[in-house]
Amino acid sequence: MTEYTPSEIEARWQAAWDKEGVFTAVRDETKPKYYVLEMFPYPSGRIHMGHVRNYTMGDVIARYKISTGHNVLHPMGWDAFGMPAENAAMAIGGHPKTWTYDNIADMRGQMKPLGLSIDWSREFATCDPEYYGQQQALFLDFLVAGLIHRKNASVNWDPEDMTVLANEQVIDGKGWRSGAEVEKRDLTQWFFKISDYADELNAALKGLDNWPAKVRLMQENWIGESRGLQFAFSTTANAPKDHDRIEVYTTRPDTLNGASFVGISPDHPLAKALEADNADLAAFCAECRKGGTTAAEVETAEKIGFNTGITVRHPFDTDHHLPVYIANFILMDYGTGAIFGCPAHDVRDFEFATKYELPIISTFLPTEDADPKVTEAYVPMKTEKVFYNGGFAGKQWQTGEQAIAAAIDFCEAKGIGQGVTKYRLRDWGLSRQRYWGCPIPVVHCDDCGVVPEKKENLPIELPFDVTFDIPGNPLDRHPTWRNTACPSCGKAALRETDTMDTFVDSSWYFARFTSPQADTPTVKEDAEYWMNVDQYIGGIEHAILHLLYSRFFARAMQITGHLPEVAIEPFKALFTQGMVTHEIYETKDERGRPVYHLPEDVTDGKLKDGTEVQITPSTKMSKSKKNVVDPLGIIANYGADTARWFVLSDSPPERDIEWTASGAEAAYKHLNRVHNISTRIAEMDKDAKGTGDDDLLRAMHKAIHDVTVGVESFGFNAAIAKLYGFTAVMQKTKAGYAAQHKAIKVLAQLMAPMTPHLAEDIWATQGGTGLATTAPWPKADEEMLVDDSVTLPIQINGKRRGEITVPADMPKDAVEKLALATQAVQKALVGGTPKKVIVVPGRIVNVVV
RNA sequence: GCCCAAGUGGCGGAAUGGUAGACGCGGUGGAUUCAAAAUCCACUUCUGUAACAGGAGUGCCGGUUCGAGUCCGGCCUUGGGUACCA
Repeated sequence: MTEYTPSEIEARWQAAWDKEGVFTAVRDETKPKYYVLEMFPYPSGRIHMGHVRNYTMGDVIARYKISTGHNVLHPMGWDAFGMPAENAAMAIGGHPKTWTYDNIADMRGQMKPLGLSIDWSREFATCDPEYYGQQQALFLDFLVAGLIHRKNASVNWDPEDMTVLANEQVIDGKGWRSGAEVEKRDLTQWFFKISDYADELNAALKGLDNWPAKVRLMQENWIGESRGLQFAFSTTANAPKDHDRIEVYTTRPDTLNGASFVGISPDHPLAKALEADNADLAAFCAECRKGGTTAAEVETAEKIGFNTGITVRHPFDTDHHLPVYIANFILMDYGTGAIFGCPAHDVRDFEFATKYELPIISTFLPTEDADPKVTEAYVPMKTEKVFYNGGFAGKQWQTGEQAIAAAIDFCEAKGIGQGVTKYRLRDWGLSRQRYWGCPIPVVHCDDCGVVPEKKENLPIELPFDVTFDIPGNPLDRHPTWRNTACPSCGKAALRETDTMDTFVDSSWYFARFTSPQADTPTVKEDAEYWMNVDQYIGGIEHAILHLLYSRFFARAMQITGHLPEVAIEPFKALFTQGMVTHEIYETKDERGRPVYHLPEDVTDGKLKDGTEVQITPSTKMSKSKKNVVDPLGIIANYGADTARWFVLSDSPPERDIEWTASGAEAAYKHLNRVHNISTRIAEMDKDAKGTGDDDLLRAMHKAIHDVTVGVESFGFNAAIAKLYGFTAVMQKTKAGYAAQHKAIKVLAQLMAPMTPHLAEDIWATQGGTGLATTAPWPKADEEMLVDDSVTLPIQINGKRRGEITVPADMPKDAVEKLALATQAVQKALVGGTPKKVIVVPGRIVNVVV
């Protein structure tokens, strides 16, 4: 009996696939194409279990599609720009470029042994000038098409290091290196006009039938379409010049009678105008600018306000004046940056009104006789009918939705305001004040202003001679790189030193894979043939930003002629896998800042030198937290097939898994078992007859059916459970050679997407034609799937009390008769008659007594 | 804070509204062996029983249904996202 030696088998078959070029994708109009893509990795340096899980899933799909006759495109690349490379340069010296390309080489070396069906000839990294140069070309085309503009936006500013910080670099409101209190600061930045497409991006979600409903819902909420009223309060005499009106937007115009104050953002033009000659007010605005820019930070900060002393007239009653407050919870970039507060029906306004002793006026009540004095904000669902006591529009009893519509109609008729649809989605700021990214291809000229670079000058390459010893963007302090000639007038000018958000890089790489070496961003024929991505697979953490940005980019690329109309929604089907999580091990350095440790350096909660680590419960594996596990050990010890089988078998793909080391051994044992069965069959007498051929073949057809369903529905763990079952049948069977030989070949094929090397080995041992990889997928015989008889449970009042075995095609009334005659039912009936009998054919019998 | 998920044996998990716990891990017992490893077989939710029988049970509280892990309402806990982590 030959032994199962994965290292030998795997190397041999990988060489065979390479030699045949089975994974090299070539356009072939005679075959249906299938584009399967896993979200490409950030080259952190080592692959981790999350990668193995992600790529193995994609590989199962890709290999299954190859065997069902598709022309498969399955590429791989590197999301190679980003902060960790700069952080590494700062922490350990070296250059981001060397660090990144070394990491890519390491990770490619770690991925190749997995035997993935990847077309490596299409590989690229986003930090290749050949890639980001094309991205700069896209930028210029988008600029011409009016898809990009410049405006102010606030960033996290570290006043000690004099640098912009990423949200991740702000810890408890302080800069991660300096420890200084972070503040918000306005910068002029480049933006993609994604908000112009809010309506369309929202509407098109409905067509994404093969996306998870939760992702569509998250995107819908993120885009945040709302219908409301926009109108202006007129200010009374004491307002500064040019501020005789304050525009507000409200989604609850039905509560206008409950307005007790007007709130404006600290960044509102009126607030800025007042700051000039009111020191207290300016101090308050400065206070509001403390802290970071994240929504979570802004929303959870204590709600504070400042009475400007200005008042406005209520639109319905101009003698009724409302105070104007500056409030820290009002965002300038949503709506108009100003609101009216209705404390009776908004939790936040209630809190604010209580704090500043403002009136709380109910406009609707749960019942007609309810006390209008409220002790907490009354916020029923908009679909709930309530009693409007101070109603000015619509019926007294109506739902919030009806009242809002009536209020808008009323205000429009009176000329007070207009009903408008607004979106929460903001424009996408793409400027980053960092080195390791795609340079924004524009030039600042004293005479011509901001001038786009000429396309023939692309790529604008990053200079290599930079240092990271001082915080901030090295491009800013580079002695020569900035100096250039104005593309318009030719005079000396300065390059833009901001680089692009790395989300830009990942917003079109899927399109680039269709013609990765082209000297234009895409090539028409290739894009038309390969787009869209038929199956996209990646982490749920990308549900909103990456996927929304990519949807926007596909539209922008279509407008600028880089993608066909059909690619407007680039991902036909999406599967979001769960994350691989792990505990975090943390110690503190001498300044009290956190230092993270790899799991391999921690034993029993201690470092090698005996220092105790603080353990934080499992979260997403991340390079910065160092809670990553190395799959290479498993591959080295048991082979790639074991690693692949194991990551697929243990958990449903969409769920997070906490990595534990046990279980890999079991996977290995199982593959050994299958190998041994194959060897045993190969050594059988070819004319051997046996018993139970039909049972074996029925089990085989069931396995074909179940595994096919499992693979097509991402039920990989369920498919593997069925394969365990079928293997157990094969282990015990006494069937003849012909049936067993047929069954083992089918087993090899069914396992091939998951354990391709072992499958090829068995296929060859059993004398299969060609490669198992390209052999046509087996088909289940429908007739072999139906059993002659079924066992039905009998319930009495919903509780299982017995069972009967009946022919599968027995009519309902006959089944009922048999069920009623059983001892269990007779005992429960005690001579009486049942109230009701439910017979679900093939399923269950329930007797109600 | 807000948006989206998840919660089932000792553990990972299975279950088109229809027998809760498939399959795997771990555990217990057995076969094989001089012995062990490996392999194979059986049992393994809790409670209860000599064995049956019976009872309880899918985070918590309530509801819909002949029937709920699954659907609805309200909570709790954990995870993801929250626009400069990728």
